[in-house]
Amino acid sequence: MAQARRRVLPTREQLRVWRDYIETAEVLRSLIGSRLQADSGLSSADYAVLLALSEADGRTLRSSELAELIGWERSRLSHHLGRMEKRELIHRSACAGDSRGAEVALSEAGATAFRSSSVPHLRAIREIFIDAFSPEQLAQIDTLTTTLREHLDRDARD
Amino acid sequence: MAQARRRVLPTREQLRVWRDYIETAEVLRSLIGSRLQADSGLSSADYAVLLALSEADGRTLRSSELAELIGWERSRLSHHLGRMEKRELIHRSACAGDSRGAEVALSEAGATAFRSSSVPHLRAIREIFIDAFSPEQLAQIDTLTTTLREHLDRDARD
DNA sequence: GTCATATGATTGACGTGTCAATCATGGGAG
DNA sequence: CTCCCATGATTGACACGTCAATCATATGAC
Repeated sequence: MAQARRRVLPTREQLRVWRDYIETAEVLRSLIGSRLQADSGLSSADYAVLLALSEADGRTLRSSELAELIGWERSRLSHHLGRMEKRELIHRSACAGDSRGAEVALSEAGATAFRSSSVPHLRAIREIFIDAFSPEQLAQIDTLTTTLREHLDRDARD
Repeated sequence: MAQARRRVLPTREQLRVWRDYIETAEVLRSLIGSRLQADSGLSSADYAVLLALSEADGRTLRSSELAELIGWERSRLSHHLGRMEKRELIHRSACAGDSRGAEVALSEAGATAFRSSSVPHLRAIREIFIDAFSPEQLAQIDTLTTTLREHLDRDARD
């Protein structure tokens, strides 16, 4: 028997699942983001930067290390740090030992903002995401996400 | 026996699942988006607009109907239509019957761009998303997404 | 008919993200 | 030592999204 030719295009049903998935993730991102904004005046991007810095030695990181830690492109980080510096959440200084580098440090204001945002943010994640599922369902999410992530990594490599 | 006090903050493990979920969805969105851009010069936003218009009667919609169909805020749509009009993918005209309104019509160039983008885009969705899963897994995704979506809708209402 | 308000749509300001170009310094080959 | 190139970081141009303000037309109350 001839092997069935591989279906090239998704079925209507598969497409619906795709759209639901991507739209729901988007709604989720936006809900969590506006909660964070309302609770503390920080964006999710701000939060990621502040979290990484607040866990760092001396609350300071090389710009490139920070980018690596939070998985951002250099230029994105550079733009965002500019905006955060204007708001005095962080400050940048020359890097001892490598004059090309920049050191990014958490400011007092930044540390305070992060501290006061953290608990409400985590609570929002629980309410909005975690509470939607039973423990078994959350485990399923985990498995499926991992499966997808591995597929994507494989896909992105070529 | 006293009822267990409800856990306020997510556990480390729950937080990891959350982060994996949201980051993976983001990677996915970005991969599909750049494939579409590379294949056809359209963004995902362009694609949504062109899809709705190409399915509409006379390839034309009221601006407000279009916004409703694709679930966008009016102002977002207005800005985006401005950009698409500059690229001549669509054109806008006064609306017969209600002088406040605007009619948005697919241009020839827009129709052509959409046609040539469609198959590669659907193929990308299959390769990047659908192919990651077995049919059973895809059904699980569907169930979990629906569960989450209902939770979010409930949550957003108050 | 006139006025208040609702509706359809656009605009401006601003935060955000990407890409390509740029700039300065570091560091090895010769 | 000099030259070349790799590396760290920034910049500018532009696409995109949100919010609040605005503008014109429609419509119902009177």
